[in-house]
Amino acid sequence: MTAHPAAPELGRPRRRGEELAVLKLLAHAGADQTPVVLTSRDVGARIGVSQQAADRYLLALEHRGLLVRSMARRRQRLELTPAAMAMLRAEYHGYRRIFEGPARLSLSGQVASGLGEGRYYLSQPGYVVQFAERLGYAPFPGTLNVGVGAGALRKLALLASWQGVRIDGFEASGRTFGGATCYPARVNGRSGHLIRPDRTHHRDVVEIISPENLRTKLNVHDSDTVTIELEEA
Amino acid sequence: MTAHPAAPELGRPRRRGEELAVLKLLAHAGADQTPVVLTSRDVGARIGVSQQAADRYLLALEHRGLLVRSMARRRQRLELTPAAMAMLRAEYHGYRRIFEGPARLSLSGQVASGLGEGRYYLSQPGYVVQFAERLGYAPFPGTLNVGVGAGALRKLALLASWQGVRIDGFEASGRTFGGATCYPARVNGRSGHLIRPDRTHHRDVVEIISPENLRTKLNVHDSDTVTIELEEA
DNA sequence: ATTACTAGCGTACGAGTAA
DNA sequence: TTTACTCGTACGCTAGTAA
Repeated sequence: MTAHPAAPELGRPRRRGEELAVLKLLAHAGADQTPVVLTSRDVGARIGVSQQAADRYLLALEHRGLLVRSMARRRQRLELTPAAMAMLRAEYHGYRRIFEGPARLSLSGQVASGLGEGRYYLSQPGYVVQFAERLGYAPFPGTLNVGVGAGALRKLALLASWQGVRIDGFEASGRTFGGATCYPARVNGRSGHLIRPDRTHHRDVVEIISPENLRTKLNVHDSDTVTIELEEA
Repeated sequence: MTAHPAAPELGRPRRRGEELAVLKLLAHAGADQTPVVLTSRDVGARIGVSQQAADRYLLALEHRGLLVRSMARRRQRLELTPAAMAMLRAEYHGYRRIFEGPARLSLSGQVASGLGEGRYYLSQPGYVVQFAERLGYAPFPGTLNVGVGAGALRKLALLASWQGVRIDGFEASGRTFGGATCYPARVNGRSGHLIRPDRTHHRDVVEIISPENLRTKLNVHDSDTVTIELEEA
């Protein structure tokens, strides 16, 4: 058997499970709220590895931007970053799905006028081919914009941990078109997708795409109230 | 530096994180309900390892009683065992605690007569020293027995994934005394512990221990309704 | 006491391949 | 096609130890 000198996938991070165990441990210790003092020996003991291995985990996590360490008189203080909490939340969400089933959420809002942007973006071939491939349809060239209140916005924050369907960004005609994530949705019973651009404008408006012209099919006009129902894919 | 020929902890299972990833993947694929057909190549691709490594994981999981494989014409069917689901549920519970805080549950039941067993067991020195050490008190020698309905029993099933305080079994006077798990509880506001023997009798009665004589302190008698509140330690 | 580097070696990886 | 074996290699472990 010939030896292959070129190591396959050199540098790929392994040990993902163990590093996750460290994050989980720190989260339970409250390191998401305030820095906690925990020696590398303690960390190692809790997850069943040596002080040296635990130290390497901490180093790696810090390097990956998941952990902030501050040394105070030889004693490290550990604090999880928002990125680490997002990772843990995604993990939580994954387990939740196993036992509680796919997450659903329902919200209401008022139909609002678009700025004509939707039509322009949705007509870009770079997007259209992705919609056809990944959503299974070419959307009607125009988004249904729905203005939502503070309560609905808070619910929508949960979407961050949902899977969703990725639409990748691309470049065309010398400019950049950003990526987005789509979530299967029903608006007053008619199906389509809620689409969230990566570069969100932080406005209190959500955009819906659908194979149909929702405005005419639903017979809704500006400021009419519609109900949006989302279920995890 | 001297090399130590005796390898430390030889044979200890590593890769716990990766095996958990396989269990999670299978659970999402529905392998808890019905066997799923999934090649080792598929499994490997999903968790980012080779077919060979994935196969080794499956073999190890089967060996540990977490997975049942049945070969049908070169195609393996994979099904998770209850032990695997319990493991995943414990994991879920751990994450849940991070984001939702300690679990609580509240239930009602009717005071029931004990059979005098409680007094006998609670007087055993083997138990008493453990109660004093791990609960912080020596319980009043007599349990408060509370009969509960089907709904409450279903809630109590969740206790399986709680941490609890372990009381170990032991042998004394030529007989065996079994272990138990205690959960901090309040009965009509008075604190104590709900205690669940490992060898449960599957009766619809839960037992409460407390430093005080709860019957007299609460002034309750047989068939009076009491409320039990549990919060995770 | 800490954190964290080095050395040595065992475990677990993936390639190749049998069945 | 599968599953699952052998085998060489190298990653990541722990011990020892510096700072």
